[in-house]
Amino acid sequence: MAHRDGRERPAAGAFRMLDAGTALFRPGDAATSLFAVRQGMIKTVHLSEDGHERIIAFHVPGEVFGLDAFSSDSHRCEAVAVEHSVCCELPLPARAERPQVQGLLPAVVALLGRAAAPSLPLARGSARERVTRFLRDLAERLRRHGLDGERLRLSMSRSDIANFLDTRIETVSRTLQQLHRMNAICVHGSTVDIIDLPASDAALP
Amino acid sequence: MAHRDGRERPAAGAFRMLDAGTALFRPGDAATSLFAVRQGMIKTVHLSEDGHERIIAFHVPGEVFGLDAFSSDSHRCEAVAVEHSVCCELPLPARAERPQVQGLLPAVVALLGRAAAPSLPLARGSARERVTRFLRDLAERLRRHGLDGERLRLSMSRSDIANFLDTRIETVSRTLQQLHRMNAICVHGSTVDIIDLPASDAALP
DNA sequence: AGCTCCAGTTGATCTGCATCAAGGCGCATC
DNA sequence: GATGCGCCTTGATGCAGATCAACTGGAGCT
Repeated sequence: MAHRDGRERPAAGAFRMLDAGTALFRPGDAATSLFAVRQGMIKTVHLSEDGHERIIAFHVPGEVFGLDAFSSDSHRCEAVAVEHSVCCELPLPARAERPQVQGLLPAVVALLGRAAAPSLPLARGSARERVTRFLRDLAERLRRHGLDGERLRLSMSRSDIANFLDTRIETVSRTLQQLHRMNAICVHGSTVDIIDLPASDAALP
Repeated sequence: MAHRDGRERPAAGAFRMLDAGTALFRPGDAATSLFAVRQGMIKTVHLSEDGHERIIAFHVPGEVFGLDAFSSDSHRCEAVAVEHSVCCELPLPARAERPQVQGLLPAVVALLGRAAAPSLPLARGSARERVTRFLRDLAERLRRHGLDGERLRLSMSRSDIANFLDTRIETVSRTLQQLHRMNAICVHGSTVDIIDLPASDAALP
């Protein structure tokens, strides 16, 4: 049941197939739906007035996103597939029928958990803390949705990770190698096996 | 109409007077209300598992907070008065009467705007960018609620600011002095006059 | 008045990360 | 195959900010 390109209201649960790099919505687009990731990975990106891009979140299968537009009716972020992905569209009632939204909202809020606000900013502390937190967070969210949290496929580019963590690609690369050398993880290309990632990044050489 | 200490449901709009340093709610407390700041300033603080505190936001008069508990029914953050403050309690219906919440929510969401998620993480970029953004953000929110955005009273400690911006008190202090010296602001103690704070912190010596 | 105590400022030094720069490797296209 | 182009890694250098430390000024105390 693929999504049709017309302007009519999409059927609830319609699928959207996205190649890597294609956008699901852009800033200013009317926010008529939420989306659930089924496969792949979606990043949401905030474009600041000065043209700079900041990655807000990477969404894994099972997570819902698109709520950035709740107060304004139009999106403020851009959602882009990091790799080939499949999303499920959850259409919202139009303004006129808004009362129905209210029935939906509690469920949505429950679903979201922390998806709406990446409530624990990952871009804090040292580079190693950031990378560690990033990996642990990703693993935890994968596990929460029944996926493997031991072997991660970092399908986003190093540059995306660096942007997300407010650091540089070189630093991301070096930090991953460093964690590899200390046997906390095992990096091969875009795959990372988590071996023994310290919970709190306190006592390490 | 002061708040009474009993366990009965508070009247809608009951006031809470808070001395500096006293908590309005703590992590784990049942979330029976939202709060609106009427006077003073409230900080919300997240306590991580390893005992470290991270300040999430400083709320100015007119802002609503306490939404951190929406999915869980109990607070995950702590709300503490930074100075002597007055809050207005907005009781939420109990679970059983939840349908009513749904009528409330759209209004709440509209009210909140960006209050729920400090959606633009301030702890990004260089120290001067952080401090500049912090001041501009505070000024804008004060203005939005009809208060003076030119003269700021930083009633929180330098240490709170540093925590919030993920840096050190010495750096906050130096950066404020630096901005003072370049005539962007005028610092006298806890009062800061905004003179000509650069919008984008690009071209500065 | 003395006194301590705490918040803030300022100075000196050290270090982690940004920056600049040079390969390495996979994957296209010719 | 050769060539070019991204993406990643690795090395060398410099600087912003963390850290350590000393000093100041105000509030509260006896």
